[in-house]
Order: sequence, then structure tokens, then C-alpha cells
Amino acid sequence: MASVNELAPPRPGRKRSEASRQAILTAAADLIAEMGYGALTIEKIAQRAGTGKQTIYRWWPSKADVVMEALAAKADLQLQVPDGGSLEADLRTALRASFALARKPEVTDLLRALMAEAMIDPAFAERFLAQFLHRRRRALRVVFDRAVERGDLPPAVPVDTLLDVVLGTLWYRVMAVPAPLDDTLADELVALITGAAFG
Amino acid sequence: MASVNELAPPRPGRKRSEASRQAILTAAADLIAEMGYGALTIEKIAQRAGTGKQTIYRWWPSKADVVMEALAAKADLQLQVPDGGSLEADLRTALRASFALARKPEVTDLLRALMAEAMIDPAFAERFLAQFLHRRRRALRVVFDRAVERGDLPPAVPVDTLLDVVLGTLWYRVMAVPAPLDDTLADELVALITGAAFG
Amino acid sequence: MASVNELAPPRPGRKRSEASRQAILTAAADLIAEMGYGALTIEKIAQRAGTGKQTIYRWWPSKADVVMEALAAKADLQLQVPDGGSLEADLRTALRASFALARKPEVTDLLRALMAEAMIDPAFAERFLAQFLHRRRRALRVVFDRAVERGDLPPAVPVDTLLDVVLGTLWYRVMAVPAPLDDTLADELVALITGAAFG
Amino acid sequence: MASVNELAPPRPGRKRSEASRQAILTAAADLIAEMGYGALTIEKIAQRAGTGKQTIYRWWPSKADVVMEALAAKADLQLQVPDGGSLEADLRTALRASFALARKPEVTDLLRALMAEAMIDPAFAERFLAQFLHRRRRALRVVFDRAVERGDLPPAVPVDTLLDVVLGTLWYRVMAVPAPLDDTLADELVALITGAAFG
DNA sequence: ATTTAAGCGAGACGGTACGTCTCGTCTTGAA
DNA sequence: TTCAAGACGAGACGTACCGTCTCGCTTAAAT
Repeated sequence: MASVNELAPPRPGRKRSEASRQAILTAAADLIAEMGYGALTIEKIAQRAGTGKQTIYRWWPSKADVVMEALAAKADLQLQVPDGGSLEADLRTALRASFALARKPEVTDLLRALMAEAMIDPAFAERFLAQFLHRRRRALRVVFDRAVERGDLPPAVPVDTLLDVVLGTLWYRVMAVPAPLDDTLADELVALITGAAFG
Repeated sequence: MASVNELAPPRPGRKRSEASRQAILTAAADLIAEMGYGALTIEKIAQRAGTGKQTIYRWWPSKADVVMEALAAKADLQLQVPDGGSLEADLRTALRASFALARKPEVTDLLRALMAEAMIDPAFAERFLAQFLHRRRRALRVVFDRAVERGDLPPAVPVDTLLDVVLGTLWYRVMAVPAPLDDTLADELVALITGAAFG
Repeated sequence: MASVNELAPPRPGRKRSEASRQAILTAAADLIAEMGYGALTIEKIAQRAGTGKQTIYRWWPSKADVVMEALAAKADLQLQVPDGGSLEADLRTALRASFALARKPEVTDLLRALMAEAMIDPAFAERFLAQFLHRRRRALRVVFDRAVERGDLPPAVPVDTLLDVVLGTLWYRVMAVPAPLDDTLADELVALITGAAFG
Repeated sequence: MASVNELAPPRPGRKRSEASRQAILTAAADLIAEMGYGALTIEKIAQRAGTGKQTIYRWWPSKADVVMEALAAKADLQLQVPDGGSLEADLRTALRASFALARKPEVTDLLRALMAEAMIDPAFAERFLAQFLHRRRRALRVVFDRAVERGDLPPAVPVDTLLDVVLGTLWYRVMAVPAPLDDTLADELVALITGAAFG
């Protein structure tokens, strides 16, 4: 997105400070790790980053958007699953990668914070779904679409529901359950989905 | 909770006002419906309920606990699933009932708010999990345990993972997806779980 | 001032803290003495006084009103001039007293600050004129009215202009001139006014 | 003012823009008339004038200095009183001219603003007194000095006090009193001063 | 003609204070 | 002892300006 290479209109005035941007994202992530999202404030981010508050308000609509960009800096949002020949192989690959990312402690904290904010602030929810959740959902969907084309799944299979199942399980463990997001869970989900008769 | 039935020692002084308790729960639920959980404050609850703030602080540790009690007043937390003879029947019954409850708009709002708060406030998370989430999880677990006993499921089946799948899907739709929590989804989940070979 | 003794309706809730009121007035006066009115901020007053900002905003409409009340605590606003038998005697008494008050350094600072604010903020100007300037002007006016009754001044004398002359000179020295507000000036003004032929 | 006439070393680089200077002075005066000095900011002046903020900071040490220069553009600061033959005539001429200038609404606003700023900002006070107040005071002083030479006033008369009386009355009406700065006041002051016995 | 040195409009920057909002506690007098 | 009311110390909110610092660009004197 935002490939503004072609005709970036040379606006007047001083350029945005990349150093400040980085300092703000780092400060936000560090503060969440130290004291939790509940205690995160714009003022603390600004102070820790050594910037003015206005520099944050100028570029991000809310502190949750700062956190979302901090996550994007940590996690490649573009999930790519090469064709492994079967649904089972592809799904295992995709889930293990997703789980490995989501269980990294500094990522888990950010995920929880973002989902919480999305449930509280509808305006942010829109941005979070569009820029994060649905992006990854679409990436995972190609695995299922490929399986349907390949014949691994019957054409009538409710792909959206399968996505809800897989992603729901991931998020449920992130949010509500102490059980780990490990390869075992990935394999169990793969077995569940590939083992179901569907019909 | 705190079943003060057995031996309520007759302490001196004025009794707790049940009218105020009800007014507070109602005010909290109404305000969430009107302006969202993000705009909910203790002060607004007190003003709407016509009580003092201290009356809220005296009886609930946080505004999220007020909301949790307001939800308990709306939804019977004790899910009972009579034995329907098969896993398929029991699971369908349980899921349809759960989904019907969770998709009621005034309940959905409260669920979202509580889960959000649980992800932000670890102290509340503990109470929320113990008093709400795990209670319902245990209720659903008997359906699977019964199926294992009955032989509908092999003994080695990872029951906890199945619970995560079912409840995760429920929560994922509540939180992140516009798709409805309807009987179709319940049936698809039942088919997925009962259709899987498991081993 | 505002003797609300007669029928103070017993309002519910906590009473206003007299300790905080005093701390705020003292802090404001001290800060002006230390760093000047230009550097005075509500936040510094609150911090120095050990109160919250809201406690200031709750009781005073602006920081200038705090300063005005701090001045009232230092200077008795009710100027009383006993009848000395002649305009010359009364005027000398009144001016010497006024000048003695106004030249006290901690009072001079507050006077300058209040007049400055009155010229910048029309809403405060109204309060300052009504509650301070005109109150003292009226007190001085009785000296001249008494002189007219007594026959020391002809009935057609423009009393208001004489008040402007006397008070204008006082303020001009406070604001713009290094020359002192001493008894010499008072005597010169008395000589000027009682020596003029008026007619 | 800053007479850089003699040996302006011809420096390289772009010349100061007279258009911007005028636009800034005009914008400052207009904004004061529209919203009062209290709401005047450097940023609003720059925006209204269509200049950058730096262009203001480069040439004026504070916004009050901008206002002072805007006033100089409106009012000739050099008060000249030709010899009219008597103190009475000269003083009447001088006061009527001063009052006529000071009562013009757009001038009154600027005078109030400048005096207020001088009482708040000691650094500006120095410039204001030297470049404005004392300049006019000296111009008026020649009227009294001439009268002493001429014999209209006894040699021992406290000229400085008379200046304080006259200018104090002027400023007091500008600042604190709704009564007009009209010819009547001028005549009353002349009568007061020429009618006093002084001795 | 080219270089060099301001000045210019624009606007981002690190800060500070604003006036408001809400927190959780404390105080008051009535029930 | 609880209740409604409301003041209190605390501190974050989002905004407005401060005075400074780039940024490309326009000028104009010196090369």
C-alpha cells in the first residue's frame, strides 16, 4: 500500500521526522511490555520518546493506532503460504507460522491491546479490521480456496466458517486461555479440518 | 456471589439498598447501549442511577464488575444441557442456545465490553474468567465428557481443544466478524466436530 | 463580604476546604513575588498550594480573580476616612493611607497584575472595576462630597474629574514611573486641589 | 528608531520585504480590533498577514513590539506644541491633541494592550517606556518648562508631579473609566493646574 | 554568469499550559 | 452503617501557541 513513488507532490515545509516516528513506536511497545496497555498514555509515550504530544496527535488518530503501527513494525503482516501440494501441508505451515508469531510475548501483548481497543472504540475497530485482521484473513483464505480448486475440499464447504474456526481458536487462546499457542494446537486444528467429512 | 445466606450476622446500621443496586445495574446497561462501553464512566452511572459514586465503589471493585453483574441479570449463566442421546444432539442444543443468547444486541455489547476490559485489566480478567468464561466452559465440557463416556468420541480426543474451537468461533464472530451468530453456524460447527475422524 | 449568615441553606455534600482556599491565595501571591505575574500559571499555583487544578477552577473564574482575592486578603478594601474638619486634612489622610498601601512591594505587584489583566480580559475588567476600583473610588468620593457640603469646594466642582486626577496619578506612578508613591506626592496633590481657584 | 541610515553595509542576500512588514502591522492592528489583545497570537498574525512566523520573530522581539510599531504607524509620536504665549493656551492645545488621538477607538485598544504588556513583561516595559511613554512625556514637559521660563509658573513648582497628574488622568480614563477623553476634561485639567496657587 | 548569502512562506518539531473530565477518596448531614 | 451529594488531590485528555528548526524557493550583491 501507499506506494507514493510515482508523483509525490513536493509539499512545502519541514519534512516529517523519521527519528521521532521510530522513537514513538518503540516507546509505545516498551511501555506496554512494562506496564500494560491499561496504563499506556499518550503523555507517557511522548515523554519516553522525547517528543511533544502534538507530534503523536499529528500523525496518529489514537494511541491504539500507534500500537497497531508498532505491531506492524514487529510482525510482517503479509502472510505468504507457498503451495505445499495439499491442504494439510499448507494449513499446517500457515498455522504454525501464525501461532509462532502470535505467541511471542511482545506480540501477544499488542494483539490483546488492539483487539480490546477495537471492541471499545468503533472508529478504531474499522481501521483495525481493514488494515490488520481482514488482511491476514484474506491471506489464509487462499489456502482454503486453493484446496477447493485442488479438490481437497468439496466446493460447497463453508470456507468462511472454517476461517472463523481457525482464527477464532487462535484469538481465543490469545485472549482467554492459558493454554499455549503451540504446534500441537496447530496440528490438532489441521486434523480436525482435514478429517471432517463435510457432507 | 458471596452467598451470605447461611449465617448473615445481623450487623447494626442501615441495610444495603436493593433499589440502588438495581438502578445501578440498569443504568450501566442502558448507558452502554446508548453510548458504548468506551464512554461509560462511574460518574455517569451514578448520576443516571440517582445514587452517589461511593455506593458503587462500596459494592463493586470496578465498573467492569458492574457490567458483569448487569449481564448476569440478563443471562442465566448456568447453562444446563439435558442428555439428548448423542453428541450431535447435545452439541446442537448447547450451541444454538449459546448463540441465541450471545446474538441478542444488548448482550453482545456487554460481552464485547467485558472481554475488552479483561484484556486490559489483569485483575478483572481473573474475576471474569473465573466467574463467567470458565463457568460456561465447564457447562459445555460436560457435553463432550458425556460423549466420551458414551463412546461418541474416542477417549484420546483433545476435549480442551474442541472447547477452544467452539468457544473461539463464538467469540470471534462476536468480536471481529459481521457474519451472524445463527443456527447455520451452530450446525456447521456440529458437523465439523462430529464429522472429524479423530485419529 | 457577602455575609451569608442569615439563611445559609444547608446544602448536602462536603464543605469547601478553607485550608485549600488559603493555600491557593498564598501560593499565588508568593509566585507573583518570585517570578512575576507573567510567569504565573494555574498549574504552578495548584502545585505550590498542594491542591488539584479543579479546586481552583471550581471557585475562581480566572487566575486574575485568584490574585484579586489574594490582594483583598492583604489590603483592607474598605477605606474609611473620618471627618477631619477640612478637605485638606481629609484628603491628606486618605491619600497618605492609599499611597502607603500601594507602595508596599507585595501590593504593588498585585495591583499591576490586576490592572494589566483588566485591560486584556474584558470579562475580568468588569469584576475588577466593580469589586475593587470603584469600591475604593466611592470611598474617596465621600471626602469630596463632604467638602462640597461643608463649603470647602464650590457646588459646581467636577468631583469625578478630581477623582480621576488623584487616582490617575496614583496608578500612573504604580505603572509607569519609577518616582515613589510617598507623602510628598500626597501633599503636592492636596496643595494642587485645594489651591485651585475652581471658577 | 534604529536609524541605520549612516552606514548600512550593503550585505548580500535578499532584502527585507516591506510588503510583509506592512502586512504584519496591519494584521496585528486588525486582529486586536476584532478579537482583543488577549486573543492575539503570533500565529494568527502570521496567518492573517500571509507570512511565515519566522519573519515576525526575525524582526520583532515580541508580539507587543509588533503592536507598538503598529501604533507608531497610526499615531505620530512626535508631539510638537508651538508657543501659544501662555501656559493655559499651550497646555490646552497639547491636551486636546493628545486626548483626540487617544480616544480614537483603534488607538485606545493599542494603548491598553501596550500598557498591559508593559506591566506583565519587564523587558518590554523598558522598550515601551523609552520609545513611547517617556518620549511623549518629554514633549509635554517643554510646555511646562516654557511656562516656568515665562514666569507663568513659579520656579519651585514640581513639574514632574504635574506631568504625572496630567498623564495619569489621561491613562486612568483610557484604562479604567468609561468617562470620555474629551475637550471638557482637557479644559478642566487646564483650569486645575493654572488655577492652583502653588505656594 | 555564477556563486554565495540572506530572506521568504510553509510547516514540523520539543515543549508548556490550557480548561475539562474522570478517577477513587473523603466529608457532611439525613435516614 | 448506608445513602445522596459533592468537594478533594491527582493526573490524562486533546488543543493552542510558544519559539526553534528545517525545507525549497526567491532575490540580490560579490565574484
